[in-house]
Amino acid sequence: MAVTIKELSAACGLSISTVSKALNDYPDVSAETRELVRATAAKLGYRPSAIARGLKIGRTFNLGVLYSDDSESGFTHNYFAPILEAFKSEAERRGYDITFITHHTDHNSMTYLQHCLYRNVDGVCIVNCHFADPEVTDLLSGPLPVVTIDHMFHNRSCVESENRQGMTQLTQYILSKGHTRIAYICGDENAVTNIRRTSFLRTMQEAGLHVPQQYLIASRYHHPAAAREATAQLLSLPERPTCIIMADDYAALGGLEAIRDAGLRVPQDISVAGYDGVAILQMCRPQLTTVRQDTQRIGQAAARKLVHLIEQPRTTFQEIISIPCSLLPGGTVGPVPDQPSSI
Amino acid sequence: MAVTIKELSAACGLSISTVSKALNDYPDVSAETRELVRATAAKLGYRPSAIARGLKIGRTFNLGVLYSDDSESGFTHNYFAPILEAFKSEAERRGYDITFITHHTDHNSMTYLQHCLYRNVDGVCIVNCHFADPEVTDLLSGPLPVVTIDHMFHNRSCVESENRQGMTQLTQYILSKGHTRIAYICGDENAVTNIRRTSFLRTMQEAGLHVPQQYLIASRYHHPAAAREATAQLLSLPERPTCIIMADDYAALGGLEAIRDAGLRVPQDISVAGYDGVAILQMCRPQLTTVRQDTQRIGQAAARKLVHLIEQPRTTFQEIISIPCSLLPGGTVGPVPDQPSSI
DNA sequence: AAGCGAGTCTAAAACGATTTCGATAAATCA
DNA sequence: TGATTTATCGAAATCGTTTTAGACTCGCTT
Repeated sequence: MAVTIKELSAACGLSISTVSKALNDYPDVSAETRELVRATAAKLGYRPSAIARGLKIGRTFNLGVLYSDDSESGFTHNYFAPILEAFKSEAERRGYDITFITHHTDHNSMTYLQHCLYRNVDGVCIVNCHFADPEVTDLLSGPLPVVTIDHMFHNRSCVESENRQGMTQLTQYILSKGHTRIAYICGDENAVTNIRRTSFLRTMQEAGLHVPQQYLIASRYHHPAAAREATAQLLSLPERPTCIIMADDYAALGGLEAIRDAGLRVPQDISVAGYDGVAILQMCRPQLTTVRQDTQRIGQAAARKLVHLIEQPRTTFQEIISIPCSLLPGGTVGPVPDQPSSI
Repeated sequence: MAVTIKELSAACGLSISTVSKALNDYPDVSAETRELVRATAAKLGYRPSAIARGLKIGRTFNLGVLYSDDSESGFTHNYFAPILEAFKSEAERRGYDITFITHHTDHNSMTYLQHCLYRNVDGVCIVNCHFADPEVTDLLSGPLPVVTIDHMFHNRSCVESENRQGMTQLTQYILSKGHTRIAYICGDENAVTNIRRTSFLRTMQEAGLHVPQQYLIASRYHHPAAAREATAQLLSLPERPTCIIMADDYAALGGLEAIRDAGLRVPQDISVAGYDGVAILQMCRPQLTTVRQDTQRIGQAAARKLVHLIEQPRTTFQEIISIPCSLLPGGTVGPVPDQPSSI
C-alpha cells in the first residue's frame, strides 16, 4: 500500500540501514547520499510507518485523552470541547496525534490503563472524569506521564482554571451592583464545586453578608432541567434572592426558563449569572453575565506540559498550572430592584 | 512497561506461538492450555500491543477522520461536533479508535493521504472539507476505504443530510404562515448550498412566487458577522422581506442582532429561520425556527458504513445514505405583519 | 610496506505480535 | 508390530523500522 523503506532503499540503490540513517541525520552518511535519499523519498512520498517506528523506538507520538462526562455530551460539551480542541491543536503542532481513551464498551472491554498501553500512547491527559473511579486512579498512579485538568492528584501535573479567583470576582461584581441576597446553585459535589462554593461564601462573609442555607442548592452541572427546578425552588421562597449564580452557563438556560415561567424579567426583577463563558451564548440575548474560563490556554498548557513530561522526563517537574478566569459582564446582572420581593 | 506476550508465555511455561494461538482461538491448542493462557493473561492484565499487532496483520483498528473548517472551530462547531461524537461512539462500539487527520502543520508536514498511511488507519471519514483541494481528491481516489459526509464523490460512499427535503419543508412552513417576500442568505458556494438554494427556489416557484435577486445573498457559513451584514443589507431594501432564512443557526445569531440594531422585533416585525437545529440554541429565547439535521444518525451511519467497507470489502457496495431532516417550529417565524414595510 | 584512522556503507538483531511449517508424542489403523 | 493419522506444541519467518557492530576503501603516517 504505502511505500516502505525497503522500496525506497531499492530505488536509491542503497541498503535499508543507510536509508534510515540518511533520513535520521546520522553522521556516518555522506552528504550526497543523504541528498539522494531525501530527494527520492520526497519523490516517492515516503513516510516511515508510525507503528513500525513506534514498535522499535517505544514512542508513538500519540497522546491519550481520557474524557468522559455524565451527560454523555462528548464533543458537544461547551466547556470541555474547546479545551479538547486547544489540546489537540497544540499536540498536533508538536507532532503528536491524539487518541481517545475509553472502555471500548463492547466485545473486548478494557480498563483505561489497558487501553493506554494497548495503544501505546506516550502520555495521557485526563479531563472531566470521575477521579474517584478506581480505573482512573489506576491510570493516575500508573507508569505513563499524566496531566490532569481541574483536578489535583498526588504528585501529578495539573492545569486548573482559577475558580477561586473567578468566583470571587463574579461575586464582588454582583455585590458592587448592590445585591445582598445572592443565591448559588452549585454543581455536583466535586473539587471544582468545592472551590467555587467556598470562594463564594468567603467573599460574602468578607462583605459581612450572611447566606441562608436555602440559598445554597446542590444541583447538577451542565443540566438545565436541574437548574430550572432549583431556580423555581428559589423563586418560591418567602424571601427570594435578588440574584442567582448558576452552576454554569448551560444550566443557566434552565434557570432563565424558570424565571420566565414565573413571569419575572431579567435583570429588572431578578439577576442571573452563569459560569464558563460559553462563546455561542454570548451572542444571544439576554447576554449572560458570566465568568469566562480560558479554554484555549487551558488546553494548550495541558498539551505543552504533557509533551514536556514525555520529551524531557528528567528535567521536567510536576507542577500546577493556573489559568486565570475573566469576568464577562453581560446584561443579566442589573442593579437591585427597588421594591422588596413579594411574599 | 506493559506486559508483553513473551512475559506472558514465560508465566505460562509455554512458547510464544502457543500463547498467541490460545488467545486467537486457533484449533491446535488444547482446551486446558487455552484456559491457562486466558487466566494468566487476565491476571497479568495482558493486552496485545496494537502497534505490534497492526504491523503484522496490516490492520490497526484505527479510523481516520479528516475534518477541517474555515472557521477553525473544530470540536466547537455546533453541526459537525455532534456528528463527530456520534461517529466516534459508533466506531468505539465496534472496536475502533479514531485519529484526526491533519497536515501536522509544523516541522514535518505531510499530505492528508500521507498522514493516513503514516498512521496506518484502516479507513477514513471525510467531513466538512474543501473537497476541491487536490490533497483531498488524492485521498478520495487513494487506496483507503472512504466515507464522505454531505458531499458525493465518484464511486465513494456518502452519508448526506437530506437538505433538499429539509429546505423544502422549511420553505413550505414559512409559506404556510402567509409569507411571500422571503429572503435567503446562503452559505459559501458548495454542494450543500446549491441543494438548499435550488430547493428553496423551486419551492417558491411552485408556489408561484418570484424571488428577487436582492433576496438571495451569498454569505458565509457559520459566520454571524457575515450574516449580520447581509441582514442589514436586506433590511435597508426599499421593499424588505418579511422573512429571512439564514445559512445556519449560528449565523442566524448575527442576523438577529442586525434586526435588533434596526429596532425591529422578531417575529412581530420580521420572521427569521435558521438551519441545523443546534441543541443549545433551542433552549434560548427567542427559540429559533429551524431545520434539525440528525447529527446522531449521520455520524453513526458513517461509522457503520466505513467499518463495513473495511471488514467486508467484497460484499459491501458503495452507496449514498440519506438521513432526513425535521422541522423545528420555534418562535421566530410568525404570521406576516399587517402593515406594509416602511418607505 | 605495514599500520592506522577517517569516512561510508551494510548485515543483522531487535521491537511485539501473527502465522506457517515442522516436530513430537499419543492414538489409531492395517 | 509398523505405519499412519491426530492432537498439541514450538521454531522461525515476517511486518517496517531503528541501531549496534562490523566491514570495506581510502589516504596518510611511520
